[in-house]
Amino acid sequence: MLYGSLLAVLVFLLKWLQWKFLIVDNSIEIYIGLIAVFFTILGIWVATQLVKPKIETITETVIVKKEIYVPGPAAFSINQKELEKLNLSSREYEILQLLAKGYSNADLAGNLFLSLSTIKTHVSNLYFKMDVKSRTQAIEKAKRLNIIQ
Amino acid sequence: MLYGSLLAVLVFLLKWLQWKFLIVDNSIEIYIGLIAVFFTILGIWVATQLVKPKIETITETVIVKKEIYVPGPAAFSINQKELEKLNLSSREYEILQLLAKGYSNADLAGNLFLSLSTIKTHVSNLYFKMDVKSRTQAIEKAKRLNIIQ
DNA sequence: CAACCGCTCATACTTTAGTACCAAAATAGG
DNA sequence: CCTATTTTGGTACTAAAGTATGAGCGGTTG
Repeated sequence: MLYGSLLAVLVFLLKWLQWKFLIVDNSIEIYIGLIAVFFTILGIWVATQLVKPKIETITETVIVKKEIYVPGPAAFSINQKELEKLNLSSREYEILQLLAKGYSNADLAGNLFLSLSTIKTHVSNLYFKMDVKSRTQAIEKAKRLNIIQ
Repeated sequence: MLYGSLLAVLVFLLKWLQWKFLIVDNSIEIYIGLIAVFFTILGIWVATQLVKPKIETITETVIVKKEIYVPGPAAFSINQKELEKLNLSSREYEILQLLAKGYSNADLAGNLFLSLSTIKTHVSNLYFKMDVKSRTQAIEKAKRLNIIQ
């Protein structure tokens, strides 16, 4: 139970770190470095928690509980706000995500089982809502605002 | 000394993992997951190593100081090896970076004081070297291989 | 129910991107 | 100095992207 909830918190923390550092610099190395540091500390903490009972039985001393502050889920609501600002429809957002993967309009049409006309309409409306003039600008802005991965 | 050399090994392992997974599938989540698991285990190991002496001397001493060294977030830059593999000229690399910022060919021409023809030539050669067929693919691949920010 | 919105698709058009092939300076390296 | 590479630029073409406008369909909401 405890470890389960801990894991949930970690997932949130991971996500938060992800947003945070993508905004700043996209430097994946820093991100990975922090992950490494964090999980090392976590490992140490887990180990000490596991070892403690042993010491308890030997010395029968007092157990000290440590409180760790973890940021709540409010931390990664920033990108969501930006996303809501744009007021994209679900189809438009779906297409935006695929644009960032390098899909052409034809690719999108084939992948989503839509006509090229439909794709163009969606893409065009997407550009209007995002206030950009090309797919590369849309991708750049979307990544900068951190509304896509 | 021991921990120092261990860290060196870890750096190499990190690098190796990076190459390995970027080549295979680019799945950064798997990569991060492995990093997380590895460093958690490392942390546990470190902690157990540090705790051991405590149990030995527990009959005599009460307070034991633990010193833990954690690897700092090494801010190593872009994936130099992947970049060298592509064998891009400096102009091509320069243009690649600007492509990722959403520049059109005309923007590039104006910005670099070159003719549209020249830009097209560079861009086309860039695509050939990167084995892609469009600017969005080039951007996606460049970011995936971590050769641009 | 009527108005609205999102999704779909179409046609016609303009603009931009991308390819192919060529060639001449400029630059670096042996 | 000569050679290879890079950088620059051109023409001509095809392909793709993007714009504008209209329209039908289905669900939601006032």
